[in-house]
Amino acid sequence: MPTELPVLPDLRLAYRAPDVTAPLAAASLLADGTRMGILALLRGGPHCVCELAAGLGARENNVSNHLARLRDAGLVRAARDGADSRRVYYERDERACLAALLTLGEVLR
Amino acid sequence: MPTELPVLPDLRLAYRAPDVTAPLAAASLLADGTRMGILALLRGGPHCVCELAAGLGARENNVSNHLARLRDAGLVRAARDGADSRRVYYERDERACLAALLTLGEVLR
DNA sequence: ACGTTATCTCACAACCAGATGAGACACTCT
DNA sequence: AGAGTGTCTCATCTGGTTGTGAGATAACGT
Repeated sequence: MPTELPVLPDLRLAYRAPDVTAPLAAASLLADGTRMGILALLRGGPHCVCELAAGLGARENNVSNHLARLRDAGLVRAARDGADSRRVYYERDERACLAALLTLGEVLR
Repeated sequence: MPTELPVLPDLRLAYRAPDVTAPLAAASLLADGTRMGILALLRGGPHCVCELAAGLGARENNVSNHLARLRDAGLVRAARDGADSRRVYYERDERACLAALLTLGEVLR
């Protein structure tokens, strides 16, 4: 009688799909020109929404939307300006940005 | 007469949208579960398409498509097997993967 | 008080990237 | 030769994401 269950006879794979949810979330957040541009601009210090929008050539509500996603992910922080309380200045959370980079390093080595 | 061109009076931004094409391409490539899973699986050594597909629970033609994108980007290399010339074994290009990580580091520091 | 500015939120439309299925090709095995 | 395997390519469909517009809120300047 033949051997039973001859499924995938000599495939050198342990069926374990690696868990990449964390680095995938980081990459998905960065995989947008506006969001990456925001992070790049914020390397030069805090900026308000209208400054970022002007620098990127995008609309303010659009930038605000992307800032919300970055804020939810913890990569940026928001703080109202003392002088003009209408403006919201955003700054990078350097520790979170480094953590995202390290997470990506888990896959890219 | 009023001052001319009072555009964006005191916005501390030099209008320069930073060039993020390289890190954006890297992030876009990684922003997919199948592609990131492939890169993660290949950390354990070379694998053929069917092994990767089995490990990820994806169809082989789908995995082949994603491998083509990773190959075009230079992150993986393909080599036919000597024993069974139908199988194509893929392996990571560690130098290119490190370069991608460094490119992302330009934005995430 | 009024008009303006800065930001946010939400609903809708448009678009892009991924999944799918069919087909083609080359190779292996019997 | 014929059946089956492994991989690739391409066209089409679909789902999710982005951009957009309108509206709301709060604060500033006059």
